[in-house]
Amino acid sequence: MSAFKSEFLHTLSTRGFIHQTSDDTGLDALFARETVSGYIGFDPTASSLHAGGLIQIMMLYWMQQTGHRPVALMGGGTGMVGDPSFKDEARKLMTPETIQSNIDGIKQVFAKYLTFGDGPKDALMVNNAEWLMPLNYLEFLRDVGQHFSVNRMLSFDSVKQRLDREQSLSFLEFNYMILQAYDFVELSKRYGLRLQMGGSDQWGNIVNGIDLGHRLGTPQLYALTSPLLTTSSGAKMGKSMNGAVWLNADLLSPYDFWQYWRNTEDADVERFLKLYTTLPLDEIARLAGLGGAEINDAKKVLATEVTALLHGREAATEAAETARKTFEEGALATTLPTVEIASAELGEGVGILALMVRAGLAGSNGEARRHVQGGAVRINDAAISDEKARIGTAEVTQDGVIKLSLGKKRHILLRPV
RNA sequence: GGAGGGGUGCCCGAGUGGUUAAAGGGGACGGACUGUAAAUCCGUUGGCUUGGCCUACGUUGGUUCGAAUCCAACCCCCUCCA
Repeated sequence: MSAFKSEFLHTLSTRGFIHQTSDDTGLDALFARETVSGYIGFDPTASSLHAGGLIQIMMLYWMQQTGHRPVALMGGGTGMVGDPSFKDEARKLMTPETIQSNIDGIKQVFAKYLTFGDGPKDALMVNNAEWLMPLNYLEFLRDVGQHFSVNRMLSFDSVKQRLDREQSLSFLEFNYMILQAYDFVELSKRYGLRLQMGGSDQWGNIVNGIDLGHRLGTPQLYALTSPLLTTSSGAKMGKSMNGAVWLNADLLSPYDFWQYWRNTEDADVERFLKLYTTLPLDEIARLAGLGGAEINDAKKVLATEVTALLHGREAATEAAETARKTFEEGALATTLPTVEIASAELGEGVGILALMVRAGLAGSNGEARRHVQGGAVRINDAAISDEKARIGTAEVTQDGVIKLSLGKKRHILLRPV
């Protein structure tokens, strides 16, 4: 592998980030020669990015670490349209308010990985709403639209399945790739960007930007895509017990985030260490070499390192310690995710079903009931079999909390206030 | 504009008058086994004051003792023709 001479591409390549590039040699030469600015676009489809987006952030991270300038593009403009690439059907249109609040939610996470500023190697955050919103339709059609062949656009894999499945692709969505192409050119003009990165599903969109650049006279632009992430058993990355693996701490606690990585499949450990941590490769090789049950140590390192990057070293070690107490000692870790409950309410006793729902361990009383019937629910490690059980102050332990568990892995502390 | 096909639960997909809260599969969750893994096996998978109601098969009405299933109108999608 890695015939790359530039540090950036060499690093990405050896760590498994590269699915394909538009021109290995040209891009390598560019990175070896000068400080390169490259970007990745993030559409504000939710108020937080999730684990699937982490790989993109890591690419920006390595860009900065190897002496180049990463740019995070917020899709405030493209979010108005919605990317149809590899989607079965159109998403609901988001209101400008939603888009803005999603951007506000997403933004914060980048500062954990990148150093922003005005220097030549400082990261930059820009919003394509800046140039997309003021566009004049007719001017845009004449300046940009004339360079796009519908025949060619229809031939991209990203929309093919949609067409093959006989699902409608609206004109609105069809314009997404044109806007993204235009972004690339605009960023090239404004900030001298030469490279756009993204998941492999973005290939078609990126290449369109390169082509548009040719026609509009930008310097040669490049594409670099990362592999689409699935676990070894084929599941999509970023989904787990509690739903999506959000990066924002208010949506997923550092402890739960840590747990997600701790439960990585054996076969994914090495790949994930390379992609999601910054540990040196020889150290990763050592960890990946651990056999049998020892691979659990590698998973702990993985979890702690990934969590440390996102939530800070302190939160990561605390999560690791919480897990150690809970799983290895079987002790009560008072640092487990906590839900507060009014003392007065607890005094009267609260039904176990309602409690499950309150703690977020069940979506409805019915679901909670099934869990109780299935023997999955425990209070302070004692199984609850009566769905009518009432939990009150008697259950509060010496630590001043009640430990509510669903299954072996999901624990919530109820803290009277 | 014309002709035909189609819209089912988180997803795919069966069902063409009652025994259908709706087969089957996937996913998800729980249990067993393990190593907080995978694979495998078992169970669960609309809501509620849980055994009786409520809400559900694009929308709204209608026929019927009874409709996802029949009828009408409307909305949306697909294909071919113009």
